[in-house]
Amino acid sequence: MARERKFSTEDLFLATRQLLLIHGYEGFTVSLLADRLEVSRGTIYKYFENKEELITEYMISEMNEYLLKLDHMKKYESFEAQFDFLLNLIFSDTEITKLINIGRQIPANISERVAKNKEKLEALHLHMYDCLQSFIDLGRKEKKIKAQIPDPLILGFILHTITIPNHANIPKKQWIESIKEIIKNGMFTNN
Amino acid sequence: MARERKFSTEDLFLATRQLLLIHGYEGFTVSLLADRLEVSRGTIYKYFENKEELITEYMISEMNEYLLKLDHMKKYESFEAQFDFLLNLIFSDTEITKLINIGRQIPANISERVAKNKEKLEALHLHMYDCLQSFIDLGRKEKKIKAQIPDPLILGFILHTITIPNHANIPKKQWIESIKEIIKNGMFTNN
DNA sequence: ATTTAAAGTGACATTATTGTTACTTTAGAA
DNA sequence: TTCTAAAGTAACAATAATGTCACTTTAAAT
Repeated sequence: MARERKFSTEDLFLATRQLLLIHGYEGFTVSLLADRLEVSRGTIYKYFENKEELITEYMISEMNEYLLKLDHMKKYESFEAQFDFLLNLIFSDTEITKLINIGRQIPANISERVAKNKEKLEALHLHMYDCLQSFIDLGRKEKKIKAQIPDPLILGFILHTITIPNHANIPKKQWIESIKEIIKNGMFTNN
Repeated sequence: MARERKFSTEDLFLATRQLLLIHGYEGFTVSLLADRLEVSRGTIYKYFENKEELITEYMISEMNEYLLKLDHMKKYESFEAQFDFLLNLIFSDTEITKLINIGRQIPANISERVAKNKEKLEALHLHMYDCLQSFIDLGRKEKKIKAQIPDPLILGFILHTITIPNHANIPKKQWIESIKEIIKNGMFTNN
């Protein structure tokens, strides 16, 4: 007994993602979104009271999807295998870090629903760090990681390699291999 | 024969910087700026026709100041000395990269003056890369940098270490020393 | 003291964004 | 076929940001 929707949740979330990457959180407007989906603004407001609800809900879906992939890491037994898996995962979606940061900018005091969504996001974020902490713990146990380097830097360093812009368009494979090499053994020669 | 100004250019640029870091380019408004400087919006418009002119002019001043410091790098003769200098410079102002990226987002088609400012910024940016390229060339000449790692990655890697968030508040000295160690020799042990 | 001109203000018109609502459309159930 | 309810629209009021301008303030020069 219902009319057919003009866009799927997938369409909605894809458009949201694209606009967030182009304009950031503060530049994101419901008009831009409605235009992109070729519906009226009113339609968007049927589903979300404000853009913050939409964005946080989109972010939760994005994080869930990402964590599902990240969870596969524990299937690898050695630290080196997990390291390879992690870097390949990171480079399979280079925009996710930017999106996660945008998600964290959203103020919680907009509405009940936004506050709840932000809590959920925080929990997912913690879960992500749990996964990554086990990875580091394994590296420490196998004595593969230099003892003097603090945990947060290990993680931050690895995760932030995706934000290095490849303006010169170095082929992806060479780019990733070089990054792995630097993380593992540095960029200096050994003499 | 003139009335005293309520704010100096320094005040203006500092407020601009702070607001850009908090709200980003799209979230920056003339009202916010006027409030922070405790003047009316009209006053700001006496000096700049729009926020883009202000932001680009602020960015030019910021870049000039930064390049002045960067130019001291060439006084150091060895690659390793230049490397140390560069990392200390980078970590003396961790927000500059974020600001430079914000500056690059501003559309040039707002007005003549904005377009000209953006050109100037582009030139300054190129000059920065020239300085950094000489640094890399020296490293290659001294055979200190692994041959297989492409130039843009060397630069990107070093510059992006400042964006790694130090949430755990590791003491600055230890943080920087660890970063230098990873860049030079990696985070893996040598066995 | 008067004049001058830069500095600053506050009010106005304009435009953009938000959020709401009465109304229309449409696919399927009765 | 007609009724229903979800889906969508378009118009409205409210708020916020923009850019302009006639006017006021003020410090220094005459």
